[in-house]
Amino acid sequence: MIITLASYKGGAGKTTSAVHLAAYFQTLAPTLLLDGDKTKNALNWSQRGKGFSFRVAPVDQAARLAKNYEHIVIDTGQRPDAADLKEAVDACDLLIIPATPSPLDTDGLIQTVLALKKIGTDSFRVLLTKVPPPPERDALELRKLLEDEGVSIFKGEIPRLKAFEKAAGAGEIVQQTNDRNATRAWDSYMAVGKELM
Amino acid sequence: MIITLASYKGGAGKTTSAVHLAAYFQTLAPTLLLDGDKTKNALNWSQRGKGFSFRVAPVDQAARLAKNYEHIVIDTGQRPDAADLKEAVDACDLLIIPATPSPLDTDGLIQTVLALKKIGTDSFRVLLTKVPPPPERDALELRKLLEDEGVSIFKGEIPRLKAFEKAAGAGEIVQQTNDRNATRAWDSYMAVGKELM
Amino acid sequence: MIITLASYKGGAGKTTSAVHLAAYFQTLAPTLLLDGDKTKNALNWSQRGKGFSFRVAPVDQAARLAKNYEHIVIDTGQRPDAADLKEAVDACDLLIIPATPSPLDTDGLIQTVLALKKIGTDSFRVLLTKVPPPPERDALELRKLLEDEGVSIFKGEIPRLKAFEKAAGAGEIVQQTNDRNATRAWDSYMAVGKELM
Amino acid sequence: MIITLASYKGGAGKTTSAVHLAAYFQTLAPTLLLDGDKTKNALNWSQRGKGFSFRVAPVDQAARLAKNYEHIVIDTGQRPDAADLKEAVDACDLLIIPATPSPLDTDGLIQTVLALKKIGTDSFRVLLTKVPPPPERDALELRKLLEDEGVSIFKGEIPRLKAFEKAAGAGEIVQQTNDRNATRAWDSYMAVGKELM
DNA sequence: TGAGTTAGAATGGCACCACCCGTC
DNA sequence: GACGGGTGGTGCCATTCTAACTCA
Repeated sequence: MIITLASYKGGAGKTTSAVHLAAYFQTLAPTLLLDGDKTKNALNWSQRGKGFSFRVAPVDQAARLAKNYEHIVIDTGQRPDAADLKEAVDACDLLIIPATPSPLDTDGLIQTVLALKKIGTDSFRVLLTKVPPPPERDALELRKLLEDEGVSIFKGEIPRLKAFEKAAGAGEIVQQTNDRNATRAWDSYMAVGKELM
Repeated sequence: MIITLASYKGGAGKTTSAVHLAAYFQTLAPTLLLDGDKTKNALNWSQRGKGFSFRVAPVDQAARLAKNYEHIVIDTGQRPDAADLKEAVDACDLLIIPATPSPLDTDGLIQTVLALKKIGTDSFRVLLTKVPPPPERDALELRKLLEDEGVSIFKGEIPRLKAFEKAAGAGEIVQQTNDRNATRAWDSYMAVGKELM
Repeated sequence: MIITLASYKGGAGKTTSAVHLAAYFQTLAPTLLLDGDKTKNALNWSQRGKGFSFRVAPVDQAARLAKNYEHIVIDTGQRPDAADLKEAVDACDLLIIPATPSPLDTDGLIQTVLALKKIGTDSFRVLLTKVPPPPERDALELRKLLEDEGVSIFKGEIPRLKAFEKAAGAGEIVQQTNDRNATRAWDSYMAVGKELM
Repeated sequence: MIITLASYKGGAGKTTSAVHLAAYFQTLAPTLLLDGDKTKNALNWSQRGKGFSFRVAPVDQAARLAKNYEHIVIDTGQRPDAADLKEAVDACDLLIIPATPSPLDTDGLIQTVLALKKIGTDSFRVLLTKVPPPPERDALELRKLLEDEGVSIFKGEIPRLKAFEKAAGAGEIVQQTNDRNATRAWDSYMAVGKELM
């Protein structure tokens, strides 16, 4: 299975999602994470600690490495344009668009996603990330908005937790991090992974 | 005075900073905000509400409009590369790099900023944004790190407040928003603006 | 069902009524709101926020869109003349005339409505809007006056609440607005909608 | 002096303003109020009671009557279009645009007024009417908005008082009405009249 | 008859509470 | 486990306007 992550907007937790979904797939079968972002955050992350259980490589090495892995997760850059997203969609089985609930970007996100639907692609899903705790309701509203528009969206959502940043800083998967909320953080990505199967 | 905002990473509050700094300058002299981001967030923001006290226009109209304004704020896109930033720096009096304290991006930010210094430019400053409330210390640590490296950084910093998102959603300046923390949010940008004068 | 809103006098809450009745019908079946007012307030309203759950379009697009919708609400302009109203009545199943209780306009409203009855139309109803709180009794008196004249009038009436203006400013339905009286405001239109069925 | 009243939106207190400004001018010199509105509200108002101290006539009689009066106030209809307003402006010394602070109409009002300015006319002023009591701040915000755009606006504003409706219902000037706030209501128009001289 | 008082309603501002997160 | 901070929800208060009532 080939999964691509591309965000409409930067700072939406794209790399974090790529890393943890790769970690989840690795529990099922050999998995490769291809870092296609200019900032090479996924690679840096993996090199900062003791290494991940799965292989991480720059996207250029896709051709060389792909045949050895059952699952491939591609972390690609920010793609604000529907046409850009269409390209990414065509190259994978499923495109995941991580999105933070933020009124500033809601408009653009909706428009882009609808444009994507109009182009004729349905093989993409939105993942709500960095969701603040209740009683904040922006995530709920964004979810409702997308559902009303018929956009596919993961039921699971990723809470805004320091544990993720700790993990990134330490070069670890959030599961391995010393944080009270580590398991909850990991569970949130596990739930998303299970939705994928 | 021409000020450009360019972020190393998306989602750092670049547009929010551009809008509110433009609002601050407008209190001093006629100000123009040029939106150079692909997502045209600043333009959308201004069109969502009753309009701003300052003029907002796409960056293409720079040549036509520039002569009528005392201050110009340019909201440009994400520029992860030091060379990209150098270009932006050369076209303005001061480049402001909004940055969120996040371990994931700290490394890349530092490297980019140091590369910028090595190239020979000093006319840029880092602005810490979306700073979580104490007792979180990531902002303090990032600040110390940058100061130790001799990077210019604003003393003022922008707290992570819902008021900013409310304002963006309503198409307003945060000052005008109905929120408990609206004045504090506005004061944080006022302080940054005063540092600039 | 095709419902037209036309007011004898401007500022009677015609657009507000059109928007909220359309929102009510949308809860029952696909609904289209046609904006036929020169000021295009309904369209602006819908574009100011995140969009409505129902479709809004200029009245010119009626022919193209009508077949896809179960209910159509038409927001037409001010029509002080009985002959003008007659035209509007003939083009729909029911004409709703929103009217504010105001001694200045009572005379003209009564005369117009009676002229309309004399012409031979009964498929219109008056809706009292912007009703001030007790102990003001103008609304009661206007209602009694109209009932005595045999004019059809909605039992439900719309109170004068800031929530409606907030909603209009935010580009939302009043139900979604952050206001203490939002639900009461919405309930008042729900009651009117139920009277219609 | 020839003063015309034209509102961007109905229900803004246009007729009320015309009547009371005519009453004010009558205290200075012989004044004529021309009713050019289709609903003939000003004429009806004057005929409902004992008559006004000034002369009221349909606008068609302008040519016949004008020469006998020092001041003429013209109550014309709703004119949502800047071009319509331009016509009205050219026919008088000053155009007064009564406007109610209402988020729904703010956008349209601003655009119309700015278009009027762009056309090249400066001989018009906005009058805030039906201003709700504090702590509501919409009037303040609309005033600030207009001032920021450089639109001429009366310092005096007309409060939303029942006294005006009582007066209209009784065919009187508000000054003569039996209401606790009658003098305050009258004073508000007196202040506007003094601003005109 | 006229002036002062009272009750009811709506608005905005403020304080308080519960819940959640992060650090110590 | 305690503490500080942000967010949303609820409730209270001051202000204003209207109509009805009371009292001189």
